[in-house]
Amino acid sequence: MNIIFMGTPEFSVPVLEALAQHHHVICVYTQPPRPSGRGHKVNPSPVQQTAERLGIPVRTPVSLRKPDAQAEFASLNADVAVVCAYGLILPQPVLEAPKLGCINVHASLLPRWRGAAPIQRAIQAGDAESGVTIMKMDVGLDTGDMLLKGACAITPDTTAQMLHDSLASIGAELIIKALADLPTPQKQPTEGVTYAEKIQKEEALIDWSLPAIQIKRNIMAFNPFPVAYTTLNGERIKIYEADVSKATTSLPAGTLIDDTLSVACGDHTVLRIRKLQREGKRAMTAEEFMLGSSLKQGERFAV
RNA sequence: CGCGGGGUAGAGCAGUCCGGUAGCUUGCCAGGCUCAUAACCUGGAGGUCGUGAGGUUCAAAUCCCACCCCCGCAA
Repeated sequence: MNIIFMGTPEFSVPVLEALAQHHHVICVYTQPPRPSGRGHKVNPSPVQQTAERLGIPVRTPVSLRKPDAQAEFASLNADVAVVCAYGLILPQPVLEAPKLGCINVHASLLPRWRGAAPIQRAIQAGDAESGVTIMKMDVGLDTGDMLLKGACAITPDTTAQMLHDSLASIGAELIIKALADLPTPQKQPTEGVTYAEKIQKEEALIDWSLPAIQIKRNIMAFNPFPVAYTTLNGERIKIYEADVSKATTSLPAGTLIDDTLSVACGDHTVLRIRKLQREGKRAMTAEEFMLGSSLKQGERFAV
């Protein structure tokens, strides 16, 4: 099949690679290179880098709302467009241009977690499982009819990175299967719809008054991005991993209750920090951190 | 030229402002003590202080210059 692929971040790369292996990817759409990283260097998206490595033509329109962009898209005469974390809304004319329409690879078990950040929201919510849904796109936000689903477990120690990687590989597998079998589309259930709001950076600031279990979920959900953090004397400290402790405390939220980085949280619960990072320093385990740190129990993180 | 922090024993840090024989915690090795323990005691090995047979100096981890690498913010 002649396929147009539309995607941008790391998550879409395995899907693109699988498609390139099994089909003819005639063109890749991705977000334009933007100044990013230290020094404001302009970097192409992971998908663009992959496409260039595979020798596939790349297009990076800023929008698909303009008629000429849509005409260009239609002129490719694709059999199908596979969309995976592209980052642009596809207008009706684009959705209808390919013979088989546009098929989306979404990182959740729809209709749960429609929207931008399904991976992180699932972890934050304490879901026991996640998955990938392949669906036929329509004008709604992740509301199209479903073709295939694949599930995957979430444990208390699953980080967004881990789930991201698992789902990306499941997605790559499923899209190939979906294109081969072309299953009959099924309507999404009307029950169980939730929306995964885009992650705001402010959410990564730890609120120590929450119960330890919720703080831990947030930490796992925000690892590796944007990474949960707290502040101590004005310095930002990122927290990558933590465990809920069996201990309880009556100390105020945010207080270090021992010298092994156990922190008082809401409802008298305690969170034990496992991996953290100071500004300008690399990430390290709590043990390593304490060896050269003057932090003592009784000190308190900003709430 | 976006802003900023850092590169000192295997690991984590202090020392750098106010140049003068390199220190702390831990780990490692050896020995001791103990029913036992992330226990304790004693001794020991381990460092071209990111690079440049660079500059200044009687003397540079420390001051100056250039370069390399890591990281936080921002995007």
